[in-house]
Amino acid sequence: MNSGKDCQGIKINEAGDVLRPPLGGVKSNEAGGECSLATGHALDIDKQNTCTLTCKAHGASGIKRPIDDKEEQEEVKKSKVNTEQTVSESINKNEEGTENRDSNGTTGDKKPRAVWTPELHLKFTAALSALGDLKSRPKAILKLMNVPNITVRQVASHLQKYKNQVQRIRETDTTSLPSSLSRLSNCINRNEFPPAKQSSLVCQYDQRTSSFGVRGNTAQLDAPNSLITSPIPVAGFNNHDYRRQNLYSGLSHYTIHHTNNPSEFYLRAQGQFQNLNQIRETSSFGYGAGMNEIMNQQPLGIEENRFRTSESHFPNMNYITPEAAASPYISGNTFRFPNEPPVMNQEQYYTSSLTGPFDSQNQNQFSTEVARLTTEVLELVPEQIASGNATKPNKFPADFNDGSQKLDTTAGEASSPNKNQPLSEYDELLKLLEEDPQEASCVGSVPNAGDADRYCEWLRETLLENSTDPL
DNA sequence: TATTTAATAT
DNA sequence: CATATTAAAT
Repeated sequence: MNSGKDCQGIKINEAGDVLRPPLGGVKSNEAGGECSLATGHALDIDKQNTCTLTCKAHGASGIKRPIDDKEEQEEVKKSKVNTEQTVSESINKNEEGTENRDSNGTTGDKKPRAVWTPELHLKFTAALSALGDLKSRPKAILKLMNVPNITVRQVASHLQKYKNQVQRIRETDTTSLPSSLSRLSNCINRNEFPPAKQSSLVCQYDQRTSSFGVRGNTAQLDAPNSLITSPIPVAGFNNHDYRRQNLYSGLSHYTIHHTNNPSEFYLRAQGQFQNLNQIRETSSFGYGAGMNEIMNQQPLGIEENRFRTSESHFPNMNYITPEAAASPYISGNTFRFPNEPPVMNQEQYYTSSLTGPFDSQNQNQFSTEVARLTTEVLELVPEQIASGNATKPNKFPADFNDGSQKLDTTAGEASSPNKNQPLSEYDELLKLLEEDPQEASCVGSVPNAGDADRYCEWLRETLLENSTDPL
Protein backbone atom coordinates (compact mmCIF):
# COMPACT_ATOMS: atom_id res chain seq x y z
CA MET A 1 0.00 0.00 0.00
CA ASN A 2 1.72 2.57 -0.83
CA SER A 3 -0.42 4.67 -1.75
CA GLY A 4 -0.64 7.19 0.32
CA LYS A 5 -1.22 9.70 -1.73
CA ASP A 6 -0.90 8.05 -4.66
CA CYS A 7 -2.21 10.27 -6.83
CA GLN A 8 0.19 12.78 -6.74
CA GLY A 9 1.93 12.87 -9.81
CA ILE A 10 0.33 10.20 -11.49
CA LYS A 11 -1.61 10.76 -14.45
CA ILE A 12 -3.28 8.65 -16.79
CA ASN A 13 -3.06 9.34 -20.35
CA GLU A 14 -5.57 8.69 -22.79
CA ALA A 15 -4.55 5.40 -23.17
CA GLY A 16 -5.25 4.80 -19.75
CA ASP A 17 -1.87 4.51 -18.83
CA VAL A 18 -0.83 5.88 -15.83
CA LEU A 19 1.98 8.09 -16.10
CA ARG A 20 4.21 8.77 -13.46
CA PRO A 21 6.42 11.49 -13.92
CA PRO A 22 9.78 10.70 -13.22
CA LEU A 23 11.48 7.73 -13.93
CA GLY A 24 12.26 7.52 -17.11
CA GLY A 25 10.25 6.68 -19.25
CA VAL A 26 9.03 7.37 -22.09
CA LYS A 27 6.13 9.03 -22.12
CA SER A 28 4.44 8.34 -24.78
CA ASN A 29 1.49 9.78 -24.33
CA GLU A 30 0.45 12.32 -26.02
CA ALA A 31 -1.53 13.96 -24.09
CA GLY A 32 -2.76 16.10 -26.26
CA GLY A 33 -5.81 14.68 -26.92
CA GLU A 34 -8.38 15.23 -24.70
CA CYS A 35 -10.51 12.66 -23.76
CA SER A 36 -13.73 13.47 -22.82
CA LEU A 37 -16.68 11.57 -22.42
CA ALA A 38 -18.24 11.57 -25.49
CA THR A 39 -21.43 12.80 -25.34
CA GLY A 40 -24.00 11.94 -27.45
CA HIS A 41 -25.36 14.71 -29.01
CA ALA A 42 -24.14 17.83 -28.64
CA LEU A 43 -25.83 19.98 -26.79
CA ASP A 44 -24.86 22.92 -27.96
CA ILE A 45 -24.75 22.56 -31.10
CA ASP A 46 -27.37 20.85 -31.54
CA LYS A 47 -28.37 17.87 -31.93
CA GLN A 48 -28.22 16.62 -34.98
CA ASN A 49 -29.45 13.65 -35.25
CA THR A 50 -27.85 12.98 -38.02
CA CYS A 51 -25.63 11.31 -36.44
CA THR A 52 -26.73 8.51 -35.38
CA LEU A 53 -28.22 6.72 -33.15
CA THR A 54 -28.24 8.11 -30.26
CA CYS A 55 -29.35 11.18 -30.65
CA LYS A 56 -32.50 10.87 -29.37
CA ALA A 57 -34.43 13.58 -29.20
CA HIS A 58 -36.56 12.90 -26.74
CA GLY A 59 -37.52 15.78 -25.82
CA ALA A 60 -36.56 17.06 -23.34
CA SER A 61 -38.90 17.44 -21.30
CA GLY A 62 -37.83 20.14 -19.71
CA ILE A 63 -34.82 21.18 -19.18
CA LYS A 64 -34.17 20.98 -15.88
CA ARG A 65 -30.92 20.49 -14.91
CA PRO A 66 -29.59 22.49 -12.40
CA ILE A 67 -26.16 22.02 -12.78
CA ASP A 68 -24.60 21.91 -9.66
CA ASP A 69 -21.38 20.65 -10.10
CA LYS A 70 -18.92 22.79 -11.25
CA GLU A 71 -17.80 20.27 -13.37
CA GLU A 72 -20.98 19.91 -14.91
CA GLN A 73 -21.12 23.42 -15.55
CA GLU A 74 -17.99 23.24 -17.24
CA GLU A 75 -19.13 20.61 -19.32
CA VAL A 76 -21.97 22.44 -20.28
CA LYS A 77 -20.09 25.33 -21.16
CA LYS A 78 -17.90 23.63 -23.29
CA SER A 79 -20.37 21.83 -24.83
CA LYS A 80 -18.97 20.26 -27.48
CA VAL A 81 -20.49 18.80 -30.10
CA ASN A 82 -20.37 15.43 -30.13
CA THR A 83 -22.38 13.27 -31.68
CA GLU A 84 -22.24 9.98 -31.06
CA GLN A 85 -21.37 8.67 -34.06
CA THR A 86 -19.80 5.82 -34.49
CA VAL A 87 -16.55 5.94 -34.52
CA SER A 88 -15.63 4.27 -37.26
CA GLU A 89 -15.20 6.65 -39.45
CA SER A 90 -13.92 8.46 -37.34
CA ILE A 91 -14.00 11.32 -36.97
CA ASN A 92 -16.11 12.72 -38.08
CA LYS A 93 -16.91 15.39 -38.43
CA ASN A 94 -19.68 16.84 -38.32
CA GLU A 95 -21.13 17.22 -41.09
CA GLU A 96 -24.04 17.84 -39.75
CA GLY A 97 -22.92 19.77 -37.52
CA THR A 98 -24.64 22.47 -37.41
CA GLU A 99 -27.84 22.28 -37.98
CA ASN A 100 -30.14 21.66 -35.94
CA ARG A 101 -31.44 23.02 -33.36
CA ASP A 102 -34.48 23.75 -32.68
CA SER A 103 -34.83 26.20 -30.82
CA ASN A 104 -36.50 25.51 -28.24
CA GLY A 105 -35.77 28.03 -26.42
CA THR A 106 -34.39 27.31 -23.68
CA THR A 107 -31.37 26.55 -24.07
CA GLY A 108 -32.06 23.51 -24.72
CA ASP A 109 -29.14 22.06 -24.20
CA LYS A 110 -29.17 18.94 -22.79
CA LYS A 111 -26.17 17.47 -22.47
CA PRO A 112 -25.83 14.50 -24.27
CA ARG A 113 -25.42 11.44 -22.55
CA ALA A 114 -21.90 10.62 -21.97
CA VAL A 115 -20.53 7.55 -23.40
CA TRP A 116 -17.90 5.65 -21.70
CA THR A 117 -15.77 4.65 -24.48
CA PRO A 118 -13.32 1.98 -24.04
CA GLU A 119 -10.65 4.40 -23.77
CA LEU A 120 -12.30 6.20 -21.08
CA HIS A 121 -13.11 3.11 -19.33
CA LEU A 122 -9.56 2.21 -19.54
CA LYS A 123 -8.57 5.30 -17.92
CA PHE A 124 -11.10 4.72 -15.40
CA THR A 125 -9.83 1.36 -14.63
CA ALA A 126 -6.35 2.57 -14.64
CA ALA A 127 -7.28 5.08 -12.11
CA LEU A 128 -8.90 2.47 -10.04
CA SER A 129 -5.88 0.45 -10.12
CA ALA A 130 -3.72 3.22 -9.19
CA LEU A 131 -5.88 4.25 -6.40
CA GLY A 132 -6.52 0.97 -5.04
CA ASP A 133 -9.70 -0.15 -3.80
CA LEU A 134 -9.83 1.83 -0.86
CA LYS A 135 -9.10 5.01 -2.34
CA SER A 136 -11.09 4.81 -5.31
CA ARG A 137 -13.75 7.23 -4.90
CA PRO A 138 -15.27 9.16 -7.64
CA LYS A 139 -13.49 12.27 -7.05
CA ALA A 140 -10.10 10.75 -6.89
CA ILE A 141 -10.79 8.71 -9.87
CA LEU A 142 -11.81 11.65 -11.78
CA LYS A 143 -8.68 13.36 -10.93
CA LEU A 144 -6.53 10.61 -11.95
CA MET A 145 -8.27 10.16 -15.09
CA ASN A 146 -7.70 13.68 -15.83
CA VAL A 147 -10.12 13.76 -18.53
CA PRO A 148 -11.64 17.04 -19.19
CA ASN A 149 -15.15 16.67 -19.49
CA ILE A 150 -16.32 14.28 -17.07
CA THR A 151 -17.95 15.05 -13.90
CA VAL A 152 -17.74 13.43 -10.65
CA ARG A 153 -21.21 12.32 -10.92
CA GLN A 154 -20.49 10.61 -14.07
CA VAL A 155 -17.60 8.90 -12.58
CA ALA A 156 -19.66 7.95 -9.65
CA SER A 157 -22.27 6.55 -11.82
CA HIS A 158 -19.83 4.61 -13.79
CA LEU A 159 -18.23 3.39 -10.67
CA GLN A 160 -21.50 2.26 -9.43
CA LYS A 161 -22.10 0.32 -12.48
CA TYR A 162 -18.68 -1.09 -12.39
CA LYS A 163 -18.98 -2.21 -8.90
CA ASN A 164 -22.20 -3.83 -9.58
CA GLN A 165 -20.77 -5.68 -12.39
CA VAL A 166 -17.93 -6.88 -10.46
CA GLN A 167 -20.09 -8.04 -7.80
CA ARG A 168 -22.31 -9.75 -10.08
CA ILE A 169 -19.56 -11.58 -11.48
CA ARG A 170 -18.29 -12.54 -8.29
CA GLU A 171 -21.44 -13.97 -7.31
CA THR A 172 -21.82 -15.81 -10.29
CA ASP A 173 -18.84 -17.60 -10.23
CA THR A 174 -19.05 -20.66 -8.73
CA THR A 175 -16.69 -20.53 -6.30
CA SER A 176 -16.58 -23.82 -5.31
CA LEU A 177 -15.49 -25.09 -8.42
CA PRO A 178 -12.76 -27.33 -8.32
CA SER A 179 -10.43 -26.47 -10.67
CA SER A 180 -9.92 -23.20 -11.62
CA LEU A 181 -10.63 -23.99 -14.99
CA SER A 182 -14.02 -24.72 -14.43
CA ARG A 183 -14.62 -21.65 -12.76
CA LEU A 184 -12.90 -19.81 -15.27
CA SER A 185 -14.89 -21.24 -17.79
CA ASN A 186 -17.87 -20.25 -16.08
CA CYS A 187 -16.88 -16.87 -15.94
CA ILE A 188 -15.83 -16.80 -19.25
CA ASN A 189 -18.87 -18.06 -20.48
CA ARG A 190 -20.79 -15.52 -18.94
CA ASN A 191 -18.59 -12.90 -19.63
CA GLU A 192 -18.15 -12.05 -16.30
CA PHE A 193 -15.21 -11.29 -14.42
CA PRO A 194 -13.56 -13.99 -12.87
CA PRO A 195 -14.28 -14.45 -9.46
CA ALA A 196 -12.13 -12.86 -7.31
CA LYS A 197 -10.32 -14.66 -4.99
CA GLN A 198 -10.94 -14.37 -1.67
CA SER A 199 -10.61 -10.94 -1.38
CA SER A 200 -13.63 -9.70 -2.44
CA LEU A 201 -12.56 -6.43 -3.03
CA VAL A 202 -10.22 -7.32 -5.32
CA CYS A 203 -12.50 -8.68 -7.42
CA GLN A 204 -14.42 -5.90 -7.12
CA TYR A 205 -13.06 -3.34 -8.80
CA ASP A 206 -10.07 -2.81 -7.23
CA GLN A 207 -7.03 -2.58 -8.65
CA ARG A 208 -6.93 -5.82 -8.32
CA THR A 209 -9.30 -6.06 -10.65
CA SER A 210 -6.90 -5.98 -12.88
CA SER A 211 -5.74 -8.85 -13.85
CA PHE A 212 -2.66 -9.95 -13.23
CA GLY A 213 -1.30 -8.54 -10.60
CA VAL A 214 1.63 -9.31 -9.69
CA ARG A 215 1.28 -9.05 -6.45
CA GLY A 216 4.40 -9.10 -5.29
CA ASN A 217 5.53 -6.30 -6.58
CA THR A 218 5.80 -3.32 -5.19
CA ALA A 219 3.52 -2.48 -3.05
CA GLN A 220 0.57 -2.32 -4.61
CA LEU A 221 -0.22 -5.32 -5.69
CA ASP A 222 -2.20 -7.58 -4.57
CA ALA A 223 -3.76 -8.11 -7.25
CA PRO A 224 -6.43 -10.11 -7.60
CA ASN A 225 -5.23 -13.13 -8.60
CA SER A 226 -8.24 -14.32 -9.70
CA LEU A 227 -8.50 -11.77 -12.01
CA ILE A 228 -5.34 -12.34 -13.12
CA THR A 229 -5.97 -15.54 -14.06
CA SER A 230 -8.43 -14.66 -16.27
CA PRO A 231 -6.41 -13.17 -18.76
CA ILE A 232 -5.67 -16.25 -19.99
CA PRO A 233 -7.54 -17.34 -22.67
CA VAL A 234 -8.75 -20.24 -21.46
CA ALA A 235 -11.98 -20.12 -22.37
CA GLY A 236 -12.64 -22.53 -24.45
CA PHE A 237 -15.69 -23.78 -23.87
CA ASN A 238 -18.23 -22.05 -25.26
CA ASN A 239 -17.60 -18.81 -25.36
CA HIS A 240 -15.37 -16.86 -26.76
CA ASP A 241 -15.67 -14.31 -24.42
CA TYR A 242 -12.36 -13.61 -24.02
CA ARG A 243 -13.12 -10.24 -23.87
CA ARG A 244 -14.12 -10.54 -20.60
CA GLN A 245 -10.91 -11.44 -19.74
CA ASN A 246 -9.72 -8.60 -21.18
CA LEU A 247 -11.59 -6.74 -18.95
CA TYR A 248 -9.82 -7.74 -16.29
CA SER A 249 -6.76 -7.17 -17.78
CA GLY A 250 -7.53 -3.91 -18.61
CA LEU A 251 -8.32 -3.30 -15.29
CA SER A 252 -5.45 -4.36 -13.85
CA HIS A 253 -2.92 -2.18 -14.01
CA TYR A 254 -1.04 -2.03 -11.18
CA THR A 255 1.83 -3.75 -10.61
CA ILE A 256 3.96 -4.32 -13.17
CA HIS A 257 5.12 -1.74 -14.97
CA HIS A 258 6.69 -1.75 -17.96
CA THR A 259 6.26 0.60 -20.29
CA ASN A 260 4.67 -0.54 -23.10
CA ASN A 261 3.38 1.06 -25.73
CA PRO A 262 1.20 3.56 -25.17
CA SER A 263 -1.62 2.82 -26.80
CA GLU A 264 -4.28 4.86 -27.05
CA PHE A 265 -7.62 4.84 -27.63
CA TYR A 266 -9.71 6.99 -29.17
CA LEU A 267 -12.49 8.32 -27.71
CA ARG A 268 -15.11 9.64 -29.30
CA ALA A 269 -15.08 12.65 -27.74
CA GLN A 270 -16.94 15.18 -28.95
CA GLY A 271 -17.81 14.25 -31.96
CA GLN A 272 -14.91 12.85 -33.01
CA PHE A 273 -12.66 10.64 -31.64
CA GLN A 274 -9.58 11.64 -30.56
CA ASN A 275 -7.42 9.32 -31.68
CA LEU A 276 -5.74 6.87 -30.30
CA ASN A 277 -2.71 5.85 -31.29
CA GLN A 278 -3.09 2.59 -31.75
CA ILE A 279 -6.15 1.83 -32.76
CA ARG A 280 -4.91 1.76 -35.88
CA GLU A 281 -5.77 -0.71 -37.93
CA THR A 282 -7.88 -2.67 -36.38
CA SER A 283 -9.51 -0.57 -34.54
CA SER A 284 -12.02 -2.62 -34.45
CA PHE A 285 -13.87 -2.50 -31.56
CA GLY A 286 -16.88 -4.00 -31.90
CA TYR A 287 -19.06 -2.90 -29.59
CA GLY A 288 -21.75 -4.86 -29.10
CA ALA A 289 -24.82 -4.17 -30.14
CA GLY A 290 -25.91 -2.26 -27.48
CA MET A 291 -23.10 -0.29 -27.42
CA ASN A 292 -23.06 2.69 -28.83
CA GLU A 293 -22.14 1.35 -31.69
CA ILE A 294 -18.91 1.87 -32.28
CA MET A 295 -17.91 -0.82 -34.16
CA ASN A 296 -15.45 -1.03 -36.55
CA GLN A 297 -14.74 -4.09 -37.71
CA GLN A 298 -11.96 -5.29 -39.27
CA PRO A 299 -11.79 -5.37 -42.70
CA LEU A 300 -11.64 -8.84 -43.08
CA GLY A 301 -14.38 -9.49 -41.11
CA ILE A 302 -12.94 -11.47 -38.76
CA GLU A 303 -15.03 -11.77 -36.11
CA GLU A 304 -13.71 -13.75 -33.64
CA ASN A 305 -11.47 -12.42 -31.45
CA ARG A 306 -8.31 -13.26 -31.18
CA PHE A 307 -6.53 -12.78 -28.36
CA ARG A 308 -3.38 -13.64 -27.74
CA THR A 309 -2.15 -15.48 -25.20
CA SER A 310 -0.79 -14.43 -22.29
CA GLU A 311 1.93 -12.54 -23.19
CA SER A 312 0.07 -10.40 -24.98
CA HIS A 313 -1.73 -9.44 -22.19
CA PHE A 314 1.01 -8.47 -20.27
CA PRO A 315 2.60 -6.25 -22.46
CA ASN A 316 -0.18 -4.31 -23.05
CA MET A 317 -1.48 -4.09 -19.86
CA ASN A 318 -0.96 -1.22 -18.15
CA TYR A 319 0.37 -1.46 -15.02
CA ILE A 320 0.22 1.18 -12.86
CA THR A 321 2.25 1.60 -10.13
CA PRO A 322 1.38 4.43 -8.41
CA GLU A 323 4.06 5.45 -6.53
CA ALA A 324 6.45 3.10 -6.74
CA ALA A 325 7.27 1.76 -9.76
CA ALA A 326 9.48 3.03 -11.92
CA SER A 327 7.98 3.16 -15.00
CA PRO A 328 6.14 6.05 -15.47
CA TYR A 329 3.88 5.26 -18.00
CA ILE A 330 1.78 2.55 -18.35
CA SER A 331 0.84 1.72 -21.48
CA GLY A 332 -2.45 1.84 -22.51
CA ASN A 333 -3.48 -0.57 -24.48
CA THR A 334 -4.63 -0.87 -27.43
CA PHE A 335 -7.28 -2.74 -27.56
CA ARG A 336 -8.67 -3.91 -30.35
CA PHE A 337 -11.12 -6.13 -30.16
CA PRO A 338 -11.93 -8.02 -32.79
CA ASN A 339 -15.00 -7.47 -33.63
CA GLU A 340 -17.28 -8.65 -31.58
CA PRO A 341 -20.20 -9.68 -32.87
CA PRO A 342 -23.10 -8.21 -32.18
CA VAL A 343 -23.90 -8.61 -29.05
CA MET A 344 -21.72 -7.14 -26.74
CA ASN A 345 -22.84 -5.10 -24.13
CA GLN A 346 -20.77 -2.82 -22.50
CA GLU A 347 -19.65 -5.20 -20.19
CA GLN A 348 -18.21 -7.05 -22.73
CA TYR A 349 -16.96 -4.33 -24.51
CA TYR A 350 -15.40 -2.90 -21.67
CA THR A 351 -13.77 -5.85 -21.02
CA SER A 352 -12.51 -6.13 -24.20
CA SER A 353 -11.33 -2.92 -24.35
CA LEU A 354 -9.60 -3.21 -21.39
CA THR A 355 -7.75 -5.83 -22.36
CA GLY A 356 -6.59 -4.52 -25.12
CA PRO A 357 -3.83 -6.28 -25.31
CA PHE A 358 -2.51 -6.52 -28.33
CA ASP A 359 -0.63 -4.28 -29.89
CA SER A 360 0.67 -5.96 -32.38
CA GLN A 361 -0.79 -4.99 -35.10
CA ASN A 362 -2.33 -7.21 -36.87
CA GLN A 363 -2.74 -10.47 -36.58
CA ASN A 364 -5.88 -10.48 -37.75
CA GLN A 365 -5.07 -12.25 -40.53
CA PHE A 366 -5.25 -15.41 -39.45
CA SER A 367 -8.05 -14.78 -37.73
CA THR A 368 -9.87 -14.61 -40.64
CA GLU A 369 -9.03 -17.79 -41.82
CA VAL A 370 -9.16 -19.43 -38.75
CA ALA A 371 -12.10 -17.86 -37.70
CA ARG A 372 -14.04 -19.23 -40.25
CA LEU A 373 -12.65 -22.45 -39.65
CA THR A 374 -13.41 -22.50 -36.24
CA THR A 375 -16.40 -20.84 -36.52
CA GLU A 376 -17.08 -20.28 -33.16
CA VAL A 377 -14.02 -21.12 -31.86
CA LEU A 378 -11.74 -18.52 -31.49
CA GLU A 379 -8.41 -18.66 -31.94
CA LEU A 380 -5.85 -17.64 -29.93
CA VAL A 381 -3.49 -15.90 -31.57
CA PRO A 382 -0.37 -15.76 -30.14
CA GLU A 383 0.91 -12.66 -31.01
CA GLN A 384 4.03 -11.59 -30.75
CA ILE A 385 3.20 -9.41 -28.44
CA ALA A 386 5.12 -6.74 -27.79
CA SER A 387 6.65 -8.24 -25.18
CA GLY A 388 9.73 -7.04 -26.07
CA ASN A 389 9.36 -3.94 -24.67
CA ALA A 390 8.64 -4.15 -21.48
CA THR A 391 9.52 -5.92 -18.90
CA LYS A 392 8.15 -8.91 -18.69
CA PRO A 393 5.93 -9.55 -16.19
CA ASN A 394 7.63 -11.29 -13.85
CA LYS A 395 5.40 -12.27 -11.67
CA PHE A 396 2.12 -13.35 -11.89
CA PRO A 397 2.46 -15.65 -9.54
CA ALA A 398 0.54 -14.74 -7.02
CA ASP A 399 -2.25 -16.49 -7.96
CA PHE A 400 -0.84 -19.30 -8.79
CA ASN A 401 0.01 -20.05 -5.56
CA ASP A 402 -2.79 -18.93 -3.98
CA GLY A 403 -5.56 -20.22 -4.97
CA SER A 404 -6.68 -22.63 -6.88
CA GLN A 405 -7.87 -20.46 -9.27
CA LYS A 406 -4.75 -20.25 -10.53
CA LEU A 407 -5.58 -22.37 -13.03
CA ASP A 408 -7.33 -20.10 -14.71
CA THR A 409 -4.46 -18.52 -15.22
CA THR A 410 -3.54 -20.94 -17.29
CA ALA A 411 -1.80 -18.78 -19.22
CA GLY A 412 -0.13 -17.45 -16.55
CA GLU A 413 0.66 -20.62 -15.74
CA ALA A 414 2.13 -21.14 -18.69
CA SER A 415 4.59 -18.90 -18.05
CA SER A 416 4.64 -19.35 -14.64
CA PRO A 417 5.51 -22.68 -14.18
CA ASN A 418 8.69 -21.60 -13.41
CA LYS A 419 8.00 -18.61 -11.95
CA ASN A 420 11.20 -17.37 -12.62
CA GLN A 421 11.18 -17.09 -16.08
CA PRO A 422 7.98 -17.35 -17.29
CA LEU A 423 8.89 -15.74 -20.25
CA SER A 424 11.17 -18.07 -21.53
CA GLU A 425 9.01 -20.83 -21.77
CA TYR A 426 6.28 -18.76 -22.41
CA ASP A 427 7.93 -17.15 -25.18
CA GLU A 428 8.84 -20.27 -26.65
CA LEU A 429 5.45 -21.42 -26.59
CA LEU A 430 4.25 -18.37 -28.08
CA LYS A 431 6.64 -18.54 -30.78
CA LEU A 432 5.72 -21.91 -31.56
CA LEU A 433 2.26 -21.00 -31.73
CA GLU A 434 2.89 -18.19 -33.85
CA GLU A 435 4.88 -19.99 -36.20
CA ASP A 436 2.93 -22.87 -36.53
CA PRO A 437 0.39 -23.49 -34.19
CA GLN A 438 -0.17 -26.83 -35.16
CA GLU A 439 3.24 -27.78 -34.84
CA ALA A 440 3.45 -26.18 -31.70
CA SER A 441 0.86 -27.97 -30.28
CA CYS A 442 2.19 -30.96 -29.20
CA VAL A 443 -0.72 -32.72 -29.01
CA GLY A 444 -2.92 -32.93 -31.65
CA SER A 445 -4.86 -30.21 -30.58
CA VAL A 446 -3.68 -27.33 -32.00
CA PRO A 447 -3.77 -24.65 -29.78
CA ASN A 448 -3.94 -22.01 -32.00
CA ALA A 449 -7.00 -22.78 -33.18
CA GLY A 450 -9.41 -21.65 -31.37
CA ASP A 451 -10.44 -23.41 -28.59
CA ALA A 452 -9.32 -22.04 -25.63
CA ASP A 453 -9.89 -25.18 -24.04
CA ARG A 454 -7.68 -26.92 -26.15
CA TYR A 455 -5.22 -24.36 -25.80
CA CYS A 456 -5.35 -24.66 -22.19
CA GLU A 457 -4.92 -28.19 -22.22
CA TRP A 458 -2.23 -28.00 -24.52
CA LEU A 459 -0.53 -25.54 -22.40
CA ARG A 460 -1.04 -27.54 -19.47
CA GLU A 461 0.44 -30.47 -20.89
CA THR A 462 3.29 -28.69 -22.11
CA LEU A 463 3.92 -27.16 -18.93
CA LEU A 464 3.54 -30.22 -17.07
CA GLU A 465 6.18 -31.71 -18.93
CA ASN A 466 8.47 -29.12 -17.91
CA SER A 467 7.50 -28.50 -14.57
CA THR A 468 5.05 -29.09 -12.23
CA ASP A 469 2.05 -27.51 -12.79
CA PRO A 470 -0.75 -27.87 -10.76
CA LEU A 471 -3.38 -27.29 -12.84
C1' DT B 1 -20.46 20.90 3.80
C1' DA B 2 -18.60 18.04 0.45
C1' DT B 3 -18.65 13.44 -1.19
C1' DT B 4 -20.12 9.17 -1.81
C1' DT B 5 -23.45 5.74 -2.53
C1' DA B 6 -27.94 3.55 -3.15
C1' DA B 7 -31.93 3.90 -5.42
C1' DT B 8 -34.39 5.44 -9.13
C1' DA B 9 -35.53 7.61 -13.23
C1' DT B 10 -34.66 8.12 -18.27
C1' DC C 1 -28.75 -1.76 -20.55
C1' DA C 2 -26.11 2.44 -19.60
C1' DT C 3 -26.14 6.77 -17.94
C1' DA C 4 -28.33 10.56 -15.18
C1' DT C 5 -30.51 12.19 -11.23
C1' DT C 6 -32.24 12.15 -6.82
C1' DA C 7 -32.18 11.08 -2.07
C1' DA C 8 -29.77 9.47 1.82
C1' DA C 9 -25.83 8.41 4.14
C1' DT C 10 -21.03 9.54 5.55
